Amino acid sequence: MTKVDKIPEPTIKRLAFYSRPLEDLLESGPPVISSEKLADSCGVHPAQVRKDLAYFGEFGVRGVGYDVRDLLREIKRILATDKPVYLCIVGVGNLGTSLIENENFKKRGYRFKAAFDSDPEKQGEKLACGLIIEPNHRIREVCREKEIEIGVIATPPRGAQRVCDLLLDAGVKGILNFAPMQVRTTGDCRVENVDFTVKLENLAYHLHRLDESEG
Amino acid sequence: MTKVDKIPEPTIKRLAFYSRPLEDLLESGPPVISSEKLADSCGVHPAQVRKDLAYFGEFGVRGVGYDVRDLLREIKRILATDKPVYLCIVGVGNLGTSLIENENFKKRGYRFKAAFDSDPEKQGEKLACGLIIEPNHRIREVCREKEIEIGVIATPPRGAQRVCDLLLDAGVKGILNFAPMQVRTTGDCRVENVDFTVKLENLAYHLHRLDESEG
DNA sequence: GATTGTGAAGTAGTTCACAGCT
DNA sequence: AGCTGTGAACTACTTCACAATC
Repeated sequence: MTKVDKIPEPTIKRLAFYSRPLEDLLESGPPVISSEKLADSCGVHPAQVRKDLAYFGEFGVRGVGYDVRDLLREIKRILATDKPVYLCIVGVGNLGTSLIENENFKKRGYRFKAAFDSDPEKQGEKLACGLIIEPNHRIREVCREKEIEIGVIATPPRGAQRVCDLLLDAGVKGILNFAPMQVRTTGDCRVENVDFTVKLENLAYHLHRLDESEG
Repeated sequence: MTKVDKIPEPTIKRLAFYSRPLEDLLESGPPVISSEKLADSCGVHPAQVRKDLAYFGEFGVRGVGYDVRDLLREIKRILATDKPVYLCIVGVGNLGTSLIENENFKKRGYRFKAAFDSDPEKQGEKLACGLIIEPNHRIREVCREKEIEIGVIATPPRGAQRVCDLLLDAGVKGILNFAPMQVRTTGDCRVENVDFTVKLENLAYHLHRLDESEG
């Protein structure tokens, strides 16, 4: 079915992108969409959409377009979001709490199965979602027991590497890191960083550039 | 000083990256760092560090390395984060609140000067930081009055485009969008998207791939 | 006639490898 | 001797353009 050899990293990112408008269309919209329309909704080039999808098979019909329902199902299958994924969070501050409550996580089948914090004050506290905050030294045991695949780091930067090491030891296969620093992992655990300030710095740079080019 | 013509987008992102370990080093570390060491801390290639920096001038000393203090100052100047940047937030839910309280924003000089929410229940409420939540229809007036340059969207996806339009109308030059959808802007406003679920989907994809390559 | 799927062409970003400086 | 700065080589990604299909 696939001519998969090596899929470009940006392609994976865009697949997730494509799924957003497709979900909307599924509820209320025509059952078929062209690469041009889909590209438009996502701010990419139509040929890009076609090429991205073609890495994984022939999902479209020439002269017609892509069936919205089928395409969405395929994308979810590819991204392995067709079944629930178990997460844990480390660091239950403002950010951590907002992630646990996050509707988009819930909607897409990401389930927080455990929450940890190094602050003894917080340990034992029961969250709105029903989880009880556990101490960090329980990470290994709990993650293994609950078959947690992905750990989310929402601690201050200082503690991030230690938490990362604990998660690695617990056998998680992926880490979503919100701390503004690079954490080091072994080969069989992948890290994605979400650093808001990098994005802001990017904006600040371009704001400044715009000023310059006007002057 | 610069041979600036067109700076690659990834270079800007990495500059923000480089500044993290430099800040740490400034407090407690040798006053000089080599491209190799810096690259190591950030998980990039040493030649990449040198090339990135060289776009903006000759900051290093051959045979020696880069002066930590000077380099950090230069990077901050380039990213225009050497002076405070004024932000507003729209959508004061869990996520919005955690962003307003975020230490890393504060530390880097990003200042929230206004907060808006479409929920009448919340309007008038006073936040921990002292800001009072205002209704969305005040965005234009308040942003202009307070000279807000960047708007942060932390609403559910449904309302995001409307909020974006209000921010454009208010004359903001940059938007940091946390809603999981593409918002449309005009040419003189830049958008950066922070979509956590895209990152998770990325992880999920690769988790799955690892399984496959083992089998 | 419309729209996909794809090789080929084009563009952007990364790494090499070494001259040049301290 | 050590490390930067940089043209050249390489690699990755995007877009074009058109044959294939409905």
